[in-house]
Amino acid sequence: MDTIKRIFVPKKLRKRQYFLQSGEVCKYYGFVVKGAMRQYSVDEKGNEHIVQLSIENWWVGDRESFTMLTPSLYFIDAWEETDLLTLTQTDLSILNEIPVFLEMKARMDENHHFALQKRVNASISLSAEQRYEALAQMYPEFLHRFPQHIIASYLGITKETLSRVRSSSTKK
Amino acid sequence: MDTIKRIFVPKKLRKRQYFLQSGEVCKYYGFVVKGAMRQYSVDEKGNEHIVQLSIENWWVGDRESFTMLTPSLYFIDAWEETDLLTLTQTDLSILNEIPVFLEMKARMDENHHFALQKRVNASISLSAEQRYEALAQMYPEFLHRFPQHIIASYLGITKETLSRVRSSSTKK
DNA sequence: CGCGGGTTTGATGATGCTCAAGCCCGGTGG
DNA sequence: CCACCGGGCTTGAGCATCATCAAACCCGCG
Repeated sequence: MDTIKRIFVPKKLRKRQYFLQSGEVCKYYGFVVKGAMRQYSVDEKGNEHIVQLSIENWWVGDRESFTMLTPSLYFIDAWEETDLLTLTQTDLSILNEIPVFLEMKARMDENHHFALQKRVNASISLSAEQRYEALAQMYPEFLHRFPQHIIASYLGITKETLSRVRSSSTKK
Repeated sequence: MDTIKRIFVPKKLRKRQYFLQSGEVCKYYGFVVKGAMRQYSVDEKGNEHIVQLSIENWWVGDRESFTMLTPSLYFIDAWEETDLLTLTQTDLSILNEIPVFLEMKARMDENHHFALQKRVNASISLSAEQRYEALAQMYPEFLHRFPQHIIASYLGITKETLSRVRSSSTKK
C-alpha cells in the first residue's frame, strides 16, 4: 500500500486540457479520481471520433502507445476539470512485482476487454437506434456527463441523427 | 513445459462443427494449432455477425463467458477442419502459477486488446471501403481463408456491398 | 443584452441494404 | 462423361438509413 501511494503522481487537468496528443508517445497512464475524459481520433476532415470515455474509477491512456512506445493515433483531453493519479511504464513494472496489484490489473483488463468486445459486436450488428439504447442501458451516467454530440461520436453517428433518434424513441 | 503439455487437451473439429453455442457457458478455451474458426452473434432475423476470426496460433473462445461463467451470446464453429489445444478454467488457474505463462498470457491479451481498440476506431471512423482496405492490410491471410460473405460480416457490411467495393477498388 | 455552446429541424444527397436474378465452378451421382 | 446441384459471387433496381449543410432555437453566463 505504501509503495502504491508513493508511486502514483497526482495530476490536475483543466477543462479541455490535453493529456495526450496524436503523434506523441503515451508516457503516462492515469486513473480518474474525479472528472471526465475523452479519447478520440481525428480524421482528415477534422472530425473527432470518440473511442473511449472515462469517468471516475476508470483508467485513461492509449494502451498500445504506452506499452509499445509507439506514437499514438489518439488525442486524450479532459472534458471536465479532472483529478488523475498517473504512473509511467517503469512505475508500472515496479507495481507488477506486487501480486495483489497484478491480479487487480488483470481483472480490470478483463473487464475492459469485455466492454470492447461488446462494442465491436454492437457496431456490426445493431442500428444507430439500438446502439443508443444499449449505451443508455449500460452506461446511463454518460448521458448526463457528456453532451450529445460526444455521445453521437462515440456511437459512430452524427449529432443530428442522435437528436432524431432520441425524439422518435421518447415518443414510444 | 511438462505441466503445460499435460494440461492441454487436443481436440479435432470437423468443418461447421460447433465449439460453442449461444446460451451455453464457454467451458473450454482453445488454441488453434491448425485450421480456421469463427465467432459470431445471430440477430433476431437470423443474420450472422462475425465478431472474431481465428486461424493458426490464435486463441478461440468467449472470454467473458469463460471467466464469468455466464451464458454466452455467441456461436463459435470451425470453418475449416481444425485442430485445437483446449483447457478449462481450472486448468488455467494451475497455469497461472507459472510466471512465464502468466507473462505470455498478459502479452497475448495485450495484443488482442490493441486489435479490438483498432477495430472499434475503424468502425466509428471509416467507411466500408476504408475498413476493407484496412483489413486487407492488417490480415491479408483472412481474404484467402474465408469467403467474402464472412469477410463482409466481419466488416459489418453485406456481401453485395463488399463485392461492389472490391470491384470498384481494383479498377483504381 | 448579447454571446457561445449545444440542440433541433428541414431539405437534399450519399452510402449501404434488400430482394431478385443470373453466373461461375467444383463436386456428385446417374 | 455429362447433367445437375449448391455455394459463393456478381449485378441491378428500388429503398431505408444516415450524413451533410444550413438555419433557427434554447439557455446559462458574462
